[in-house]
Amino acid sequence: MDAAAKPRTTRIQVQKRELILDAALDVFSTNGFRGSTIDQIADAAGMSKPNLLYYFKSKEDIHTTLIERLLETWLAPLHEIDDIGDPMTELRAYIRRKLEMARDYPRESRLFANEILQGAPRIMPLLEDQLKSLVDEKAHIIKGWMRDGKIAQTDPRHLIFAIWATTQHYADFDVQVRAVLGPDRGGDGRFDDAARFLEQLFLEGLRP
Amino acid sequence: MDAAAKPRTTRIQVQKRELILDAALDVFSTNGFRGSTIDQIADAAGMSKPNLLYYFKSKEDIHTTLIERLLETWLAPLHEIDDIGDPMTELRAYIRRKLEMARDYPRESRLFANEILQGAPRIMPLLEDQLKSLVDEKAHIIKGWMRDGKIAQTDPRHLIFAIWATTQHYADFDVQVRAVLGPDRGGDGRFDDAARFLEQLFLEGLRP
DNA sequence: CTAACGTTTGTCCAATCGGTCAAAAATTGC
DNA sequence: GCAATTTTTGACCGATTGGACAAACGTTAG
Repeated sequence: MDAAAKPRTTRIQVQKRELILDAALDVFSTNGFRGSTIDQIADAAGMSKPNLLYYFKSKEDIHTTLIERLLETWLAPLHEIDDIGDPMTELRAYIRRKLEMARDYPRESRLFANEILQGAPRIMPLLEDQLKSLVDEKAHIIKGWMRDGKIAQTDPRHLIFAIWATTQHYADFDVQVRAVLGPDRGGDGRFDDAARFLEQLFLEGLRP
Repeated sequence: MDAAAKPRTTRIQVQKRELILDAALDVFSTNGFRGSTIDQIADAAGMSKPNLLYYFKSKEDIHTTLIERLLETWLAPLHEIDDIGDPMTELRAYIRRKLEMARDYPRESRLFANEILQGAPRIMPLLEDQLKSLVDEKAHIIKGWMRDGKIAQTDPRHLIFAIWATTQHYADFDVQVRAVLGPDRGGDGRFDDAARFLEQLFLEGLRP
């Protein structure tokens, strides 16, 4: 009577899939897609390769799942921007949230960077639809702030790019940042220094 | 009498090596090191794989040569900063030069980004010695400007990071930038818009 | 012409890759 | 307990990879 396949989902299946995705995030974010092997991921997840392929049908399947899940949380801070609050406060909060994400989820940032760097072969449609319309919407809000004289007149889209670039830099180029700062300021304090600097740069730079 | 191997360098050797390096820059910058194959590079250079290996002894040899050569030209704009000119003019010129490099040498930028993203396994020593001391030197100059009240007081190293991040973003994340801007402003004009925005952001943001 | 040298390629190899398969082991429902 | 089902793995396969090698080709100097 039920022609459709039953949606079997054991508790153990959910756990193992989660375990694999976490291991894969480690491997993919440091080696890129083509630079990563199923064996590496299986090793990191503490299981054999055929066992891993029992939960995901291919290497690309893991990667796709990871990227799709990532995009939601990655754009959450941008979603939170709205035009009811004070513009400067909103922008400061956005910059802070983005920097916190670079600090707390560097693997996700690098996975995303790897994908974009190589021409976004697997998420190009998402960028053109989902991301573009989201940026369009928020750019419209920011443009409104500029018209009201709340912040300086500039290109809102390039402002968003600049916030992305400066915050994600601390995740994607982490080794370079630490190498340049040296052992003294390359420790845990670098994110506090970055937060202070970025707030000053953007808030002073956007003062109407 | 001459115990050392003779420094054979035919004119054709120089040409072919240059041809290979250019092809390799194409391939490496879009696929990363592990994602690129010698066959791809040989194809792009219009020769057979054994022929390519006659000029470079391994895949890593090509990559190393490319990276070392890149680092010189890549840091040239930073080298040019000195403390004899007007601080604001110097900074504006530096930002403009870096943005021009992102526009004219996106392959080099992506090659560098790929290397750093994956933990800089092949150039870590260069970052800790060459790059660090260069940044230290320029940070000292900038600090001097701040003490003289020529520009606002901030962390000079994070200022340099911000300039790197925002300018290189237009090379490394090019597909995302174009996807978000759409066909209208995603064309050739995007670098002019970026230049206008970045000048305003940094110059206003750093006004003493 | 020919010997010497630089250049090019077809062929081959061992290692690694993504993925399959059948059979063993563990778990679950009764 | 036992049978059905889910989970795990060793062994294997074809394709691709980086690289070696010797033979062929081209060029030049005498």
